[in-house]
Formats: sequence, C-alpha cells, structure tokens
Amino acid sequence: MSDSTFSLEAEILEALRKMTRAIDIRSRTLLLNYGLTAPQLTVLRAIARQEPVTSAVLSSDVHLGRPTVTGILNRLELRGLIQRTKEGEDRRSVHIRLTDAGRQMLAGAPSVLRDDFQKKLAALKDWERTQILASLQRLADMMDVRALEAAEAFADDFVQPSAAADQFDGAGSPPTLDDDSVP
Amino acid sequence: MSDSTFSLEAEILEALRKMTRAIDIRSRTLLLNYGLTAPQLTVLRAIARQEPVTSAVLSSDVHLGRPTVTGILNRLELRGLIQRTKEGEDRRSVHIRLTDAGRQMLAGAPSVLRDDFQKKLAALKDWERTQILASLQRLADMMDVRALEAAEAFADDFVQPSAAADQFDGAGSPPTLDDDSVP
DNA sequence: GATTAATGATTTCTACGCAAATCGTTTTTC
DNA sequence: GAAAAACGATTTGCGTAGAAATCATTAATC
Repeated sequence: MSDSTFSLEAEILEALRKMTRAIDIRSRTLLLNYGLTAPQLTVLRAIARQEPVTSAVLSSDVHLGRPTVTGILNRLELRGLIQRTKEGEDRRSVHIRLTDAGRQMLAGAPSVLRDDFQKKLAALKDWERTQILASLQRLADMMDVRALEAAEAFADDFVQPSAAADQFDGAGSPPTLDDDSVP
Repeated sequence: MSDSTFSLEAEILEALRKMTRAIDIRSRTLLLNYGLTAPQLTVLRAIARQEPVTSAVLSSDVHLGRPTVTGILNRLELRGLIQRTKEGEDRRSVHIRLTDAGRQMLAGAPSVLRDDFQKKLAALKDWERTQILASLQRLADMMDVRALEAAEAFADDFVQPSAAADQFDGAGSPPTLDDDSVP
C-alpha cells in the first residue's frame, strides 16, 4: 500500500466526515424549526413513495439498519405521523402508512440540505453537476456492502434476483470478511 | 427549485448515506477484530500527529463536536491508550498525550476502510482518482459549515452582505477540475 | 480587588446507528 | 402434525453525534 494511496484514503474520509457533520448539524436545525430530523424526514418520504410498506423494505430503501429504522418509526408514530398495523395474511409483517398529519407534515417539508447549498449546486454548470454526482456514486458503489454481499451470494449459490433483495440479514451471518490481522 | 435539482439532492444524499453506512459497518468489524472503532482510531491518529494537543484542536481537526470528542477520549483513556493532564499554565486546558500502549496500538493499526475497497481504489487510473477526490472535496466545501461561517464572519466585518457572497475560487480551494472530459 | 465576563472542557439530553439476542409467527421437514 | 428451521420485527447493549447547560479557571471591568 503506497503512501499516496494511504493519504488518499485519509482525504476521502475527511471529506466524508465534513459532509456528514454538515448534515448532522442541519438535522438539528430541522428538528428545531420544523419538528423532524433529517433521517425522520427521509424515512417519512420513503413511506410516502410506496405505502403501505414494511420496515424491511424501508431499511434497504434508505440504507439504514433494521433496528435504526424501528427507532425512527417509533418516534414518527409517537408524533402521530405514521400508523403501524398487522392486518395482512402474514401477521409477522407490519404495514406502515402515513396518517393525515403525516401527509400534511410532508406537504410543508423543507429540503434536507441548506438553501445556500442548493443555490451553490444550482450555480454549477451541467457537466459539473453530472461529474460530481457520477464520482460520488462511483465511490459509493465501491464501498457499498450490500453490492458486495449480493455479488458474493450470487456467486455462491444461484439465488432468485427478486428473493435476494433483502435476504441477507437473518440466518448464518454473512461471510466474516476478515482480512485484518491484529497484534 | 427545479425537479432536477431536487432529485440531484436526493441522489447525493443516498450516495452519502451508502458510504456512511459502509464505514459504520466497517467500524464494528474494526472494534471486534482490532479493539477500536473508526472514530477512535481517527482521533488516536490525530493525537499522534501533534501531541500534546487539546480537545478543542482535536475537535476541529477531525470535524467532530466537542462533546463527541470528549466521549471518544473517555473510552481511549479507559483503555489506557491516552493520558489527560492539566500541567500547563492555563489550568483549564487539558493536554492529551499517547501512552506507550497507545503508540503500540497505532503501530499495528489496520486501515479504516476495507482492503477490498483499497484495492478497487488502487485499480483506478490516476486521473480517475484525482477526479473523484476533487469532486468529493468540492462538494464537501460547498456543504462545510465552518467555511460558511468563516465567510459570513468575513463578510460581516468588511463588506456589505450582497456584494461578495458569490464567487471565490479561493486560496485553499481544491483544483477546479477543468478540461477533463469524461468517457 | 471583588464582581463580571469569557473560555476550555465536561455533563446532560435526545437521537441516530449497528450487532446480537429475542419474540411471535409462518414454513419446512420428518 | 409436531419439532425444527426460517423469517419479520423489536429489544438490548454499546458507541457515536450535536445543542444547551454546567463547572472550573482565567481575563476584563469597575
């Protein structure tokens, strides 16, 4: 591993931390001024897109762990913005829907990112936006665990694409991806 | 706010969430196999770079809030990897140093990102790495709260708000990815 | 020179965020 | 058709993560 590669990692991590922090801080402002945090707003929007929906689908949709989604749903339900029912045939799955209050909340929802960021984004040239997004997505794909696991699962045994969507949580824990030897 | 801008925000947020999640998951693996989480390792490295150091400096160095750094330092101290003393003139500031155990820990430290990601990164062409990093840093600068606040403070002190708000291709800015044409 | 203001760090509070364990409910297997 | 396996969701445990309040110490003000 060359020095340049090492410092590249450090610079990538620093840029990511900056952005994550910016979003976290913005999230506090959202909670104060609007009543929902960024993750809550993101999950609420995901529900609106495809209600009724299960927490497993939401989890893979917003790229959050199942327990994390459960916590966010608890807060949304407590505020009366969503509704959880077990009406279907399979009484294990929970069907999540927006309430009217939830729909109203979404109607007046602000942007997750700050307005001045949006402005800066809009001020870019088309090809710049395209290039930035492409770079970001390429990096994300390189890191994404889901893609890796899916590929491995596919290689290991032939799984139906539709069934493979969110099947890597339960059972015998994914391959232990350990390449770190430690003193 | 155009539709395209709006979906651009959503795609940016999704890519960021993917990467943050990948790092969080990796962090668990690190804790299990190596004994430190990603933030702990990052802070420990920052201490090594400039000991003795105060928590305020660390905070701005790793882009984490002061309370967050305090918590991480507590865990590092509990594991005997660092030492906090109040020896200086100003008895408010705490001087943070590595212990021998901390130095040894760092000596055998793994990379924060997974090896297979590093491999993928190394497999890229030079101009691809450059472009990805430049895009990432440009986006980070556009979001960065610190930079915004600094700019605002500067504007308040010296200039009327409307005048200089727009364009600065400033000193520390990353290279402006100019004549790269993307395949 | 005592009160007040400012400063460095921590504490308190709420909200993520993930892994492993757990609970209730199907589905499989024999 | 009962035991076992699988599955969806939640709970538990630990570690971030930031704002506001607090504590201890130093600087500023009168």
